Amino acid sequence: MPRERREQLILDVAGQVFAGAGFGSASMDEIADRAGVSKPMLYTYFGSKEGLYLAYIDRAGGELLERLVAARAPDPTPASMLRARITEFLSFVEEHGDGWRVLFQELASIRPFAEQVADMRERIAAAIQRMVEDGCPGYPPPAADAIAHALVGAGESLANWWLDHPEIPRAQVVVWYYDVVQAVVSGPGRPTAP
Amino acid sequence: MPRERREQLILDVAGQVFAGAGFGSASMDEIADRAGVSKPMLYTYFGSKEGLYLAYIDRAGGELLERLVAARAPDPTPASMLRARITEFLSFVEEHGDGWRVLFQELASIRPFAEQVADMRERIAAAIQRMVEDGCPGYPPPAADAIAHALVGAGESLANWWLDHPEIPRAQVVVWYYDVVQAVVSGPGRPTAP
Amino acid sequence: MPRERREQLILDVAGQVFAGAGFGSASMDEIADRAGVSKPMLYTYFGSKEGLYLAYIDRAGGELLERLVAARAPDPTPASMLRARITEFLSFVEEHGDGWRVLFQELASIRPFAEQVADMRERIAAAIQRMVEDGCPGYPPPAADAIAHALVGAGESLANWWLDHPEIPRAQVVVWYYDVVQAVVSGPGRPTAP
Amino acid sequence: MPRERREQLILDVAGQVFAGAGFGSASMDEIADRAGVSKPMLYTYFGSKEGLYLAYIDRAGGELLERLVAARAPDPTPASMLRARITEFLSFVEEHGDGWRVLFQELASIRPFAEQVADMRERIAAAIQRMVEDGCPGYPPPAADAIAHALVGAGESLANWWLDHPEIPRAQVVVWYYDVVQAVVSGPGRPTAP
DNA sequence: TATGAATGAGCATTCATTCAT
DNA sequence: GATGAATGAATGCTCATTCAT
Repeated sequence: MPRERREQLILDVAGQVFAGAGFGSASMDEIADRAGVSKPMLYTYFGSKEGLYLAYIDRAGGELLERLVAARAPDPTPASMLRARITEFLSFVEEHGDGWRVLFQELASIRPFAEQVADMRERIAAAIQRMVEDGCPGYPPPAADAIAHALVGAGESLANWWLDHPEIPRAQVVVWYYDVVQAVVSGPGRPTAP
Repeated sequence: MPRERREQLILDVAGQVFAGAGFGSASMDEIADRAGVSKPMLYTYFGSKEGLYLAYIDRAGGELLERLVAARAPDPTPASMLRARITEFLSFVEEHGDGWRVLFQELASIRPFAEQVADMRERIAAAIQRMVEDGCPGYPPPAADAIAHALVGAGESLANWWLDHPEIPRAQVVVWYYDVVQAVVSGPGRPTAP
Repeated sequence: MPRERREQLILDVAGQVFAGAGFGSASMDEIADRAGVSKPMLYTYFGSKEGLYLAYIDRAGGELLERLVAARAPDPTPASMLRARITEFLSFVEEHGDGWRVLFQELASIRPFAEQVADMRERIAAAIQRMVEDGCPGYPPPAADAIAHALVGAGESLANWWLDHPEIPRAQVVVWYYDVVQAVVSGPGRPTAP
Repeated sequence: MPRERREQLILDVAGQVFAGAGFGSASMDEIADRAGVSKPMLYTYFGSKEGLYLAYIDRAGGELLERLVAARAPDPTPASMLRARITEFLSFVEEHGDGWRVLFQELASIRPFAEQVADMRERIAAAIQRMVEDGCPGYPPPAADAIAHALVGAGESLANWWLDHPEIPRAQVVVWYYDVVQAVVSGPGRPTAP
């Protein structure tokens, strides 16, 4: 099996384990076993437990980012784009529950990773921020940043809620989230600058 | 030192350590050292690492809930109440960053705690949901639930963002969050039933 | 409750625990709990875990010895005496299974107790030896000593077997043991001097 | 060093430690140190402290059984066979004092092992019982069982006594034990059925 | 006298990590 | 490149023991 494919396989398994147990409680032994590789191979490929974790963050976050950026809408109006991106975002959650969990339900503030994880979240937040600004530009910076984060959080939370209510179709969740974002961006109680 | 006070002291320290390292990576040794007590005492008081963690969740979550419920507004209009509760919520984040972090940035999905932590988050979400419905009742249930979670998430995320921007005064963050909630609850793009 | 009575109560409980778990695995906590006294009291009375163990050995062994010595037979023939003593011995096993177990099923050779436990067993063996010699004097010393130990061991083992077959009446076991001793002491294959 | 040899080495050391301190008081640290291996290796090989203990019981008991079964006599008379087996039995005690001690001086009744240790002792007793019945068949079952246990106990005890009197040559002890068994099996006071 | 409260020392166990092969 | 075998260091936890009250 070529190295690239094996790496991907290992990352898949690592995601499951990290999502299920948290970084600290996850064990390299379990990852190696479940991936069907030897432990030294984990180290050859990823250097350390942290390295493996970060590699996973990287892949999951990278894919999410890419999808957000690459989202294509039927027409180029901002509203349409927004809806397309939201759809993309929720598709990612649907397809990669583990990635989502590791990325947003865990170690965001844990010492050794704060930086890198925060960075990844920052970039995702920035992407959403841009997507908000595309919809309605002109916020003063700090408010825009704060509101963007709030909207990201709304998305995260909605996504987590959805993981517990899989019977709701994605389209419905997209609509809800879209409505929330629209309301915030264009609503009468338009956020105030500091 | 009376037992009660020592328990509180230990919980304070445990919060710092859990917030900083995550449950799995936190060590009872470190908690004991930092709290200036012996390890056996931790076990006499809390039974196990899990027991200590849950005791902390309980205290932090309990206090947050209490404050949300007890919030008093200058006048009894829903808008005023909403603002009062948001203020209370953000005060909690300000005063108990650790509690907030442990409660909302970590083990939400980690196996042994899923239930208890999720329960606590659920009750907090329900409290916020009620606070939203007070502001504008009449959503169809699933949408209301989903939107409430989205708003909780917006609040969480805004709170986390604020932890990284302490120079922003609380009042400002209250306004932003209030605006978001108002926009969603009363905005023109009012969420659609499924 | 007077000290003397409490000591006896503690020793009873200690016997149960030691018999059930072995010296090393027994816990002072459990003994204190089960006896309904505080742990410091155990230490006030017996000084240490070893002290408690030895006190128990002492009491159990002492009682067994006393009973062997004090056994009274209907008539003073050696055979009758032997039978009386065997009856006494098996009565002790019947009444004090724990004492028996601690005394003869456990720590005979464990470092810190070798001496004292061995001493107690030695004295019991000597008592049985005397009881054998009464029945048929004149063995040369080393053989007599060895044979006496063998007979003690036969008794121990028979007693242990009996603990697992409580449906057999004591009288029957007495007869068997008596027969064995008689056979050895007076049999044609009378033990040879070295 | 190949695994098999290291396992044997570890078992040797474990035997010394278990024999010297008892199961509960023995420490994995000490075993690892004395065997010159790391503690994790003990766990890789034997799984747990109990696993190590049982492995030792198995090896020691297995060897004793094998020797009893495989004993070869100069001529095939029962008496000769009996003597050969007794010699084998005492050779084992002489060569493997630790095994003997662990097998018969300790945890016979300790909760977690009762079963396995008792089973091993049972099989050894059965072997001796068979060896007795070969010498003189036809006992009624319960008496035969009881008497066989008594004879095993006599052997155990004699063996223990011998451990404390190493100046006595094995041949002499064989004779004594043989005489005892002979006397019991064929003596005039032949055991009575219940 | 009697104990609740406390702990130093040690336990069995597991982990991330590394080398010889 | 790949791994079986190995371990130093730490983990959660418990124990016999003591002291202030």
